[in-house]
Amino acid sequence: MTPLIDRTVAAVRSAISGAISAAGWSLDEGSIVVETPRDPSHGDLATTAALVLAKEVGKNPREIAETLQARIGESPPAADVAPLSSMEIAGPGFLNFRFAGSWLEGGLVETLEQGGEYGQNDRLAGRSILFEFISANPTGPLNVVSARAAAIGDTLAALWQAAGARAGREYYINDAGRQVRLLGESLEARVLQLQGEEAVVPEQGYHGDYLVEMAEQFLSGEVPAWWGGSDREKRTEELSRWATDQVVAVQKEIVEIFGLHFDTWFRESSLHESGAVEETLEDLRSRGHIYESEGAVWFRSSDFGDEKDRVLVTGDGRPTYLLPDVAYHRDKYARGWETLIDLWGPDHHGYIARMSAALEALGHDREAFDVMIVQQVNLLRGGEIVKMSKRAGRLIEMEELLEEVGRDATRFFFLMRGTSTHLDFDLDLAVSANEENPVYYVQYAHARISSVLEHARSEGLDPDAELAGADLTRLIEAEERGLMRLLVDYPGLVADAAETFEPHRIPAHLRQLSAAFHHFYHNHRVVGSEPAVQAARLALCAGVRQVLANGLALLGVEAPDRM
RNA sequence: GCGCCUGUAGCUCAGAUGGAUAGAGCAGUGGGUUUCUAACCCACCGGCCGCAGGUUCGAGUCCUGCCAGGCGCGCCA
Repeated sequence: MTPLIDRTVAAVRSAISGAISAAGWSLDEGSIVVETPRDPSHGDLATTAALVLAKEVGKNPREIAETLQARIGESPPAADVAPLSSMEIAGPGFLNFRFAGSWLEGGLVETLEQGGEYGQNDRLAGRSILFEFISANPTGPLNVVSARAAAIGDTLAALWQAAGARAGREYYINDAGRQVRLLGESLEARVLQLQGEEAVVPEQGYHGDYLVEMAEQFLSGEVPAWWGGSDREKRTEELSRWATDQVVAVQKEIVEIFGLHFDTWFRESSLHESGAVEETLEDLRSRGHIYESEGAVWFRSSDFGDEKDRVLVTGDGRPTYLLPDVAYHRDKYARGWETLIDLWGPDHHGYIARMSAALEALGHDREAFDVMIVQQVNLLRGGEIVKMSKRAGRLIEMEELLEEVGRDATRFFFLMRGTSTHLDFDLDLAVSANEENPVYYVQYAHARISSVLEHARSEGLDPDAELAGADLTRLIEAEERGLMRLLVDYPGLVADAAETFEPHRIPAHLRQLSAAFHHFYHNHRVVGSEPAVQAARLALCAGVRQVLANGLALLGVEAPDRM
């Protein structure tokens, strides 16, 4: 469904467009800005059209605004979606629009009617988009950057779904590279050590304690026959596979604890087994983007904007990381996804150009693939940065973070910030000071409203019946109109957040809505006010509660009735 | 050297396709509801939007250069 705010803006824009033509001027509809003024006293919507037209027309913007105002007055926007009550010219030449009360009230009615679906919209209907995120190497526990990516990827997918798109969540398991072998060798050393033999973890291997635990686990179960066999090579290979499966299983567990569900866990090894890697190479070759030099197979990525060409198959015949990764993305398209979005860590940004190049070389639009870099996270404890290093074995894991901070606060905290900002996560603050964390502020507003509705019930009122018969024109206070406006804006905001890949707009809006509610609550009684007003206010409360719940659901955060 | 990200209040960050007096939380100071949850509300304090140019009627936002911090630049993954 098209959100009320979108329908309203469209109607106003088209009225402005008509007025411009009627006046004998021209401005393409796309550059007619219709926006919500920051200051509510400037009206419900405003346009800068007169300011933009000033130069071309060669007149004072205020004069132009006057003409537009007159023309719009002659043929106003559709009254059902934009019931204009007044227009005024302000400042250097803004034209401000004000709507009749029925407009805001309509928004509240939509909220209550649509309930849990309010916010869903059709802005991105027909699009199909696959989000791939976390995709950590299956060699160790998930770290905090993974947690950040998890929160962002999950919510982005939810936002796109809410905006009408088909959106998927996918996790890529790099279970075929050299790092898997190293993991096996590292674990092998740990197991041997436990058995009292001399063994060293390879220098390039994984030194974390988790492998000691895994070694204990390996020995505590039924030890497979291949472990005692004479085939050393087989032993390492089997153990590598066993270890990878273990790590992936643990990663799956953590992700589930985080409340995140992937549609697909995709194994790199499946690409090698199915021949997709070879096929991809042949595909590129047949398109003329491959050459051989110094014994290696190269991809002419510099033809597609990369700074230099890249090796796909090394001199000794092994594919580099790039080739299976290209095969993987090729496979995503083959499975019917139109747009691919990857969330990568900051250390991979140098890799973007070659991947885009490869996908373009395979005939896909440049716009059909994009990478969001999820910037690093500094964990602070006692004001000091806690270092994370997979290799060194001292690491802050996603699991630890969830235990310490909790799922709701972790998700909210990560989603509050822009994705591309480096961020400091103060553990002491997040853990100790409840009131410091804005997630409680929003949850508290939700709980408070629940409590109000509960109180109404205890007073013998039936909120549902009250809502149905409520006369919303009784909502006349500034706080009430402000809340209603935030409800009206919500669906458009969901669409914007999806379209711009900026999930942090949702928490920002929820905080604003919560603040507006707390303010309202402080100044006005709900239960116990004049019956007609009481009914209307109960409806408003229910609407605000609904939007808070819907917004928190997009973030994967609980909306408690009691705190 | 090249590339990416960041630079806004003491701290952590918003600032919506460039718009009207640059916002919030925390910290600090001082207040508030005998009534539906004080995890709340209100006021005050606090700004050369890193620096310098440019585009524009208008720039925190766009362009150029510089400064500072972070990260990345393998026939590694």
